[in-house]
Amino acid sequence: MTRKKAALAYIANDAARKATFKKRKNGLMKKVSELSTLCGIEACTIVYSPYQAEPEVWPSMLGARRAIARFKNMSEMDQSRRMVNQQEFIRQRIVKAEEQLKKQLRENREREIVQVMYRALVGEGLQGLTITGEEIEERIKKLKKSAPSSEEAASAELQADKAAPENHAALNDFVAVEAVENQPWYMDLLKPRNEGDAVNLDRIDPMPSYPYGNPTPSWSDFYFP
Amino acid sequence: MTRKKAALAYIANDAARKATFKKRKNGLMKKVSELSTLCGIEACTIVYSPYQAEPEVWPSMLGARRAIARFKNMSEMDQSRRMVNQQEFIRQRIVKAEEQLKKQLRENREREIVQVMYRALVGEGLQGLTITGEEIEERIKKLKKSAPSSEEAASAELQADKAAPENHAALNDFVAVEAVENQPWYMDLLKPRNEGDAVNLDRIDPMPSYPYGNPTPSWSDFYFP
DNA sequence: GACTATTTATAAGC
DNA sequence: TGCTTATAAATAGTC
Repeated sequence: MTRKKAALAYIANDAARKATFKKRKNGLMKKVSELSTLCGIEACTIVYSPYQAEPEVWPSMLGARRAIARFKNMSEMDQSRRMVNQQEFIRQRIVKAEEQLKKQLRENREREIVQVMYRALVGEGLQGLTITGEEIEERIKKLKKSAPSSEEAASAELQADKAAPENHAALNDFVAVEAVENQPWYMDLLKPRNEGDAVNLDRIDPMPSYPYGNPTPSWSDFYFP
Repeated sequence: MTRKKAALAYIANDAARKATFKKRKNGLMKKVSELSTLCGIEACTIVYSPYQAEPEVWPSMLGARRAIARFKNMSEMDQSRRMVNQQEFIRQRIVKAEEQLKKQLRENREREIVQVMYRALVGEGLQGLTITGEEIEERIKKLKKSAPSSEEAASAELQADKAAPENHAALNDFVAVEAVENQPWYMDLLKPRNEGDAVNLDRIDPMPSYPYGNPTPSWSDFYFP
């Protein structure tokens, strides 16, 4: 997850998969031991690697053993209750993701409005856009309410993607405005609107079916004879 | 690890510890399932939480069970060989960290040189500094070799902390230089030299005693009867 | 539980 | 295989 976004799916390329495995296994083990240290708990991770005969077990087998023993001793009822909890957890996750989606759509709408207004300012046509006059009016009202001058506020908002809100004040400084304009910050706005928005939307799991990632385990996995 | 650096040690404050536990457990579980998905392997994490009666086991018990069974079946010899590997691994880690330290010290020296030269340029005194004339000469030689003009190159180098090497070319552009100068990039140089360097040095583990974090497990932990 | 400022983890590239 | 670097993710401190 860095030079590119990297989908959360099985890596087909053998070399790449192996490289990722090594990196991530190390990262994972580090995380386990950190959790263990920070919170004074027993935890362990077991990785059944195809690259090594023995499974990787970290940081301690003792914790794992105790935990497993404990799980084994749970009554059938407790175990099934646990499964129910799992389902509920997943439902919560879906709800949360949906809320996030809504929020995102709202934000995108905001950006579209700003974009339309910008296009109007620079004299471009407004074909193919679906923003209503009403929405523009609303935006203008907001600008009037909060801005030192309309223009500066608009600049500040157009910058919102990159600059933290705290930086808006700096735009009153001529020097800062200069710097901003020297980097064509409006480039994004002149593009059809994609990348930035798309990236943000990608972050929303369209159908989050599993709380901790992709591989949906069958419920039977939680049964431990 | 974010608003502050946060030491890797048991969190005394109960509330803070619990909060961290929740966050990190979730993060950990996510990592496990990602590793599992990306590399098509079986893995599992077991967290023996004081906040919940049942241990948290993710994503699947089956993988854990298989891995543990396998480990149990290893011969005594295999198990002890594994322990030896662990020790070797740790040694490697120490070597690596020491190399990193050396590199860091070298880089700091470079910065000091640049700093001295800058002070000379702005007419400040050179008291209390330990850079030799020889080092300065060396630096000037480098500048002459690679720079379009000494001044620009010096600026570029002073910026090195923040800007990627690829950006140096941009400094030939008047506009870019303007922007840089408008943000007082030399502020750091006017400070006694601490923060930046200190932060970098902090990253080096003075005595990395354990490959994946702090809690050094006793070797007996790797024995699983 | 949500929100940022930062620190970490890492995918690509060499 | 390992190191470097640009980015994505995780998360400590706060409210």
